[in-house]
Amino acid sequence: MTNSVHHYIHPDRFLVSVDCIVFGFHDTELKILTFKRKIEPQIGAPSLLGGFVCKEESIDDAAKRVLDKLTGIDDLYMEQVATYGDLDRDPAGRVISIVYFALINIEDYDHSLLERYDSSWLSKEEWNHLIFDHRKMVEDALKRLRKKAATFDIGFNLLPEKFTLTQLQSLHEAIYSESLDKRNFRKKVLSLNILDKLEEKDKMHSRKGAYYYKLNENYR
Amino acid sequence: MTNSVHHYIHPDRFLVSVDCIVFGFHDTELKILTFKRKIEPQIGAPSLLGGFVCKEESIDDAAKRVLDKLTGIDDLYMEQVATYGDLDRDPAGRVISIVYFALINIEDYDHSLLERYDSSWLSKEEWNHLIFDHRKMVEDALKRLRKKAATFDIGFNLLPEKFTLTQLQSLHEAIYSESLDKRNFRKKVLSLNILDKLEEKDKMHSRKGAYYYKLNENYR
DNA sequence: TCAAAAGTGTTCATTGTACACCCATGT
DNA sequence: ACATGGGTGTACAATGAACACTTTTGA
Repeated sequence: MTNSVHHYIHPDRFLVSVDCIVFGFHDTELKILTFKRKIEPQIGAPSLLGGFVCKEESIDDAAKRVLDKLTGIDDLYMEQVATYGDLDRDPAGRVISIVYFALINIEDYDHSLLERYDSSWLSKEEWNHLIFDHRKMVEDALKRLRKKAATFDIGFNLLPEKFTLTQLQSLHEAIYSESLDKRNFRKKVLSLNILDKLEEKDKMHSRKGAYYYKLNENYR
Repeated sequence: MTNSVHHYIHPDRFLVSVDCIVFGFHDTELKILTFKRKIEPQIGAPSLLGGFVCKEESIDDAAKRVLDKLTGIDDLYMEQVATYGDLDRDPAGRVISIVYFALINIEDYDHSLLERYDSSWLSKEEWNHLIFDHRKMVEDALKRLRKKAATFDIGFNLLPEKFTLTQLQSLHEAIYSESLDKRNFRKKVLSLNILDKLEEKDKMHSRKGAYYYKLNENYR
């Protein structure tokens, strides 16, 4: 901001928050981490993880701080989505909110934190219970995730380091809410040459066992 | 922001600005509207149009206000790009800036405003003279414009209502900084069935004359 | 008559899509 | 032996990319 065009000589100051959408993948379902709202209105309804931005931190750092505190994970994948600044978006007062989404491997998540913060993993059908404009935020974030996952730019952060092609396909089916053809999916993802096939097999989910893959170093 | 996680009981407040990237297309070149900075440091260097957000307006409205004032156009195409909030992004002090880009038909622009606001249309080679993080903002906005123009989702706002296919192609060449095959381009755009061919011809740019097209009502 | 821009089709390569059966193994 | 999930290939359609000549007309 440099060549100011504003109504007042002394510009207004605002509360600025970050709201974070934490995506996780478990058991063929795409989920988001939410908190139970503690105050009226809509007490008890699920809301996103949020926190106010502080003077001495960048907004990216604020998002990292909130995410670290509430997930216990400090190296997660994080991306800014958009900023929401309508006058009445929060009934408690004017707050401008910058939304981030994060992808975590749900196995890395310490589930004891669920009680500590009174949080829970919401599956898609429940997302419409989110308060205020949080539903819209999640919609927008999901659109972004879908666009990027289509080209396999991101998404691997939702899986363990070693994963089977079945898991990867199942993740994509969860992201797009539609089922995909197994042969076409495998052909496509393998043709990208971004996966390394391991010797090791996953014997947990089938008798035959499925080969583990991991993302090639160059695409980490 | 609801379940606050912050360091202080009394959260900090911030100056929040909108910075606007106004794209225009003239004479086979993609340009942006910029202002000459009036204060040190970097006095005289080009900067984006900006303004502080006020209490009684949404951030979208703030962007509209700035754009209307500085272009004289009130129904332009506008889209939020991203928010920039590093501590030292503006040497004058901490300002969180939400960036928008707008597309205007440069013919609608009142060029007397150039003097009034000491502004100018910068072509691509000059974009790297922009102050601070404004160069990065423009890069990010251009990426978005390119993605959307590829599918002809937007871009027509940069042209007059009636335009020739040559103009449209030349616009795309300017957006992507590369030349395109005439036959393939026309085949593709016409196959989308979003254009109506008019009777009228543009006789300004060739002896033979090129048919005008306009965007079909349904895709306005 | 000629210079300058408008307009037009075909071939080939690549990519996406539909579709069904055998394999390995633990119980 | 059988149930369960793992793994594989082919044919066709759609899309994208390369490529050159004729048309119109004002000067």
